[in-house]
Amino acid sequence: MVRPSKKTQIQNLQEAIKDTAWKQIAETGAAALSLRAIARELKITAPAIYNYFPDRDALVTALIIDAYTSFGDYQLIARDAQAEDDLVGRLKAIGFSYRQWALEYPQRYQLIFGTPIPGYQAPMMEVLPSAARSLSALVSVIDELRIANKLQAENFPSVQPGYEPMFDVWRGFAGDYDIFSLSVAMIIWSRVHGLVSLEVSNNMPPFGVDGSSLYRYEMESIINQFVKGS
Amino acid sequence: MVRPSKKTQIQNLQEAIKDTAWKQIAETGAAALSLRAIARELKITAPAIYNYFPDRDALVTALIIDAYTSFGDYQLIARDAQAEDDLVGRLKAIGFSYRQWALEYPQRYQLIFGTPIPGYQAPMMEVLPSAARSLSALVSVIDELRIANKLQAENFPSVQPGYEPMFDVWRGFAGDYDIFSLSVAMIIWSRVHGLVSLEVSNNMPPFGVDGSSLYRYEMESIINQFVKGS
DNA sequence: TAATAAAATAAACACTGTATATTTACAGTG
DNA sequence: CACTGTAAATATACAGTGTTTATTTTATTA
Repeated sequence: MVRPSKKTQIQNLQEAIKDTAWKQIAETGAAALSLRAIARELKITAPAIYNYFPDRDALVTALIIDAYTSFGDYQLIARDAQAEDDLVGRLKAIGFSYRQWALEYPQRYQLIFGTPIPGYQAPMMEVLPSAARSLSALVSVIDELRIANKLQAENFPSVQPGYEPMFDVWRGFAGDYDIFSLSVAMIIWSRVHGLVSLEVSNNMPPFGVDGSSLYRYEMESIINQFVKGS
Repeated sequence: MVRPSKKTQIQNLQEAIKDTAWKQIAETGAAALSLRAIARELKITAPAIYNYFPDRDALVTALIIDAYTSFGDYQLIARDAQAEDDLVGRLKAIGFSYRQWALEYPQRYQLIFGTPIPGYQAPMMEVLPSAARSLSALVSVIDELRIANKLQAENFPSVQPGYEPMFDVWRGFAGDYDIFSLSVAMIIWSRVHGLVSLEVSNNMPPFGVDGSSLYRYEMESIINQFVKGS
């Protein structure tokens, strides 16, 4: 017998906990996330949180899934703002929205791609749906380039066998794309991610070329390398 | 008045603390670093550590400097193992040693380039010498390519003005190279770093192309893009 | 209304980094 | 040698953390 409706002061405590967590992450960084601090702000006691999340890691996982969803929305909206047949335009839009999201939500970016929580390792099976979806914008465009015979990736290493079941799971969340397109998307993603992660984590020297110019240059060379006749 | 020689059981406690810290980082990860655990293992009390490091962050900074030094040694040794005039060979050697070091010391890699310590931000001025030196292997080869007129980087964005003093400081530790070479090195570094960081932090899907093949492909395309006539 | 089950709290445990006061042990000097 | 000043260790304590257990409150349902 579940107790369906409650008349407590905080209507949806599960969501309120996550909201407060995001607020504190935005203020003090993901590393300083504290259950007791969340409880204090919500004027409840810390163990009450355990009615909604079995432990701190479960809360972090829920936050990561939300972050991936927000990130995926961003990517898909950027893609769909460009004409369906303008594949290069879509590629650019996805690329710029990547950096834009990271700079707008550096803490969420760090939460997903950094390792700011002591001892936390994201459970792949739980995170996969939202993570796969967030990459699907890029993969879809690469796959359309491939279908249109505009994808330039000679000498690209071959896919290692034996992971078909796993890939099918991934496809269930991201869409029915070729695994070759996913591999090419991965290496493009690593380039974008390399630059952005250095920028977000302040590991770029504060001299030389500025971040956004460097990013534009990198986007151009990605397109030059992977899109035929550009 | 310094008390020079001691007959305590632990001769060089400062080094012993760092050694124990590395040992624990290797065992349980950088995030789980604990002064009290270090003290326990050394059979001293936790506040004793404060005689050698003003606080935990200072210890972390010392560890990061050591890690950068180890990383820089790796890079320079890899470079110097190739003939001085074989610039492409040197570039490749540096690139492969980057991934090799990261996979051999994933915890050190995370300590430097991730953000595993809650609330810790590396003090740039203290870390700069070893960090600049660790990048100098790559920058030196790029600069030699530039001097030999073999560096291919048309349309590369121009350097932003106003940071000359800062760059001079950097040069003091890394060597007398052109700032243009540094900028190109940065973007090459970001590509290598993008792939390796995804691999080390387990953020690459366990299907598709395997890490080392992908890395080889990326190295080849870096050389194709930036080295004239290759 | 009484029974039941869910959700909150209270209290405690084992940790953490760090500050303060105190003790111990050594180096230099009379 | 004894004395003294200081460096380095300890003892103790404080405020914070995640988490567990037992207890109480509260809301729903029979």
